[in-house]
Amino acid sequence: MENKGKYYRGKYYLTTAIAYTSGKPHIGNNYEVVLADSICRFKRKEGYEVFFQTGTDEHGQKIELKAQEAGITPKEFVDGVAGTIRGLCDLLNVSYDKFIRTTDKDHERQVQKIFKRLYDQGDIYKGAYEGLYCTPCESFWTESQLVDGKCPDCGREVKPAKEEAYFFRMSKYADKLIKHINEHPEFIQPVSRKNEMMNNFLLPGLQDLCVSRTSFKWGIPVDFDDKHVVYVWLDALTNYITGIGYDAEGNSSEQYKKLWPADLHLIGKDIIRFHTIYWPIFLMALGEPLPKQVFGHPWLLMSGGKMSKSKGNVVYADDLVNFFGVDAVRYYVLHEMPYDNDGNVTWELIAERTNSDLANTLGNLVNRTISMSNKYFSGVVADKGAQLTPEDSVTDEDLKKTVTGTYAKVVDKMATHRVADALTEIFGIFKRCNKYIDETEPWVLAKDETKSDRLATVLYNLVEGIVIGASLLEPYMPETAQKIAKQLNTSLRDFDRLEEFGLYESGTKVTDTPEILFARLDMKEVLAKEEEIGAAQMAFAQAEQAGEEETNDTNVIDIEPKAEISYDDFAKLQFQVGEIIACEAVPKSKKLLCSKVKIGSQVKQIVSGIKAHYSPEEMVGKKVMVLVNLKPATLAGVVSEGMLLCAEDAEGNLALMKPEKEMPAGAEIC
RNA sequence: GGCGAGAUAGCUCAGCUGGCUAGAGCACACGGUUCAUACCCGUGGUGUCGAGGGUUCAAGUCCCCCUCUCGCUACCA
Repeated sequence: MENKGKYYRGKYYLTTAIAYTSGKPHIGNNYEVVLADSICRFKRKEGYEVFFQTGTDEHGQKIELKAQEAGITPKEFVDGVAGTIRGLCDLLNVSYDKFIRTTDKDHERQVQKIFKRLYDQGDIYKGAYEGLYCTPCESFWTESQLVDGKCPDCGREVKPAKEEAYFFRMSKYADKLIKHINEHPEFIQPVSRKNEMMNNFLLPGLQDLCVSRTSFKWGIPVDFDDKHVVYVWLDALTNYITGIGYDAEGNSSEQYKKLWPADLHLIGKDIIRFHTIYWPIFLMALGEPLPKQVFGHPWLLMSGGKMSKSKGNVVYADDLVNFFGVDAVRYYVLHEMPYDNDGNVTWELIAERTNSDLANTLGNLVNRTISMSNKYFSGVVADKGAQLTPEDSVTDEDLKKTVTGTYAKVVDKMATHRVADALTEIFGIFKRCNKYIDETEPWVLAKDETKSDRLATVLYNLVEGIVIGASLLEPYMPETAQKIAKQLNTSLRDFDRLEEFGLYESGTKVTDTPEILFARLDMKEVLAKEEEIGAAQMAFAQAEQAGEEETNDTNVIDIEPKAEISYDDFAKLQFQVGEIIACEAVPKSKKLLCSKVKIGSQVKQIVSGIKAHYSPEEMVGKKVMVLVNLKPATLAGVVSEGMLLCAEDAEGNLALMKPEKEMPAGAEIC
């Protein structure tokens, strides 16, 4: 037995990011779970006891608003979306062991316990930023960052903030985290991300993090102060431990004790900061070990500009699977797996890959091999031990070397999560097999009675090569691998038997009705289908928008309330109508416009961060609301002597405030 | 503005500590073949290795500078 079968290599706990349930995810979001799935399936075949957790992140203001728009409760809303997301995982054949939802009762209870514990032990404290908060800059500063005891940005006094909120003492653990990151170079992958985190956050000094909200309700309440809900990231990140039975009071499950720390957190590059700074610090505060590795993968993007339903260019996994089949979609996203750079996905690109790699190289190989076996030997594949000529011997040995040497290469690629490269290695087997057919010319051998045994060996070698290739392919394309094994009337090999050639049972009869694994696709049909789906999307988006306009009055925004002020406080502010007489972009800035504003008989220069919403040309001539007596400040090297007032929506769109009737420049607003 | 990454064949990209006529896959063209899903096998690129300087016997590979793209971050009075 010792030379056969699986052997235990230890546990392997992998998590993906949990998907935010604000709407149906597109293929660029689903890509991550497929990647995770291929790694997990691979690890299982390597002999690891794998636990694969994914799920949904279901709290937050955005969801509260979406539910309100839809006229249902937040819970009803997330139940629907979470169901969709889980359905997509299943559709993509993702072999997760646990699908956690942050609305699961046991998760919610643990988050409350964790919050309480961190509060009790002093890591979380209630709203005291004395001397460390610069209100105008809306920034927190650590002692070390202050310049002469003042805000390093604007040089003004820093002072306590008035809103009540809970904060996490990040700085307390910063040094420990820096040390950990430096001593564990594999912790943040790829390494370029490590430098970003160090240079931008850790080395300048960590700010304390606000970990509660009072501006909305859809979250986990702080159980000892229920005006507050727990910050969504503290809520979401803890899923990695609550999902496997962590208990903040010391009664964690056996499963937790076995699985934690996680071996790999697989996440998108946009949330690396939360996983490599905040999450490790939360864990340190709880006294738990840190995950072994956080891998921030790049994105799979839809080309053709920013995607949106109104443009009809959103690519959804279910549309793709219905058209191409689950394994073609898996193959595409895994083969395109962006490692350092973002990758692209379009219907046309998937069709190209499917035709060249799946239909031509793989599908056709299996099909032609089975056809020949049927044609020449009634489907019976047997190695009859033919005498080999020296040339045949060389040819066969070369084939075997390629086939049996691939396993080690694949393992090597997978050790660093280079899934795309691993797939390329596996397809090297199929390419080599196709070449072998050309070298041995079975149709020529078939014409010579005396070459019958040689022909049998050739076909046996091909089948053996295909079985080994299919076995390696299983983690990435499980359905296809099984189909191949079935057509060859055998089973897929364990990973510890992939360096041996000749295990296919001689004399096995293959199927006499080979099924086409991947049909070649006609590009015209592919593009027609894509267009059809795009048109449906646009129609849907239009209908949705029309519906939204009707219920527009429910589309409101709540922001964090500020402390009450006296009339005297208000009277200190001087507002006037200003006419913009000239405007230009501030050269060294991405967001700033510099305007000359006529206010009465004087002209002020005002800098505003509205370049994304207004062009300099359209600014000119507008009469707008100006806060006039604000202390001048320098922005991007340009002096600004006031403030143009804007309204801002939830997406950050800005609209200038204009008098409702014609007013002269300088008119007081009071 | 700060920090960082990148600019190599039509497309996507490899090219480590400098060394022979700069590579792979896809696409394209031609040739071969016919078992197979018009498939497979073979052959084919005169690519200013972003621009310009420099170091060296020798630079895509090191140094300087410039241009452009991208990422993280700051600014948004």
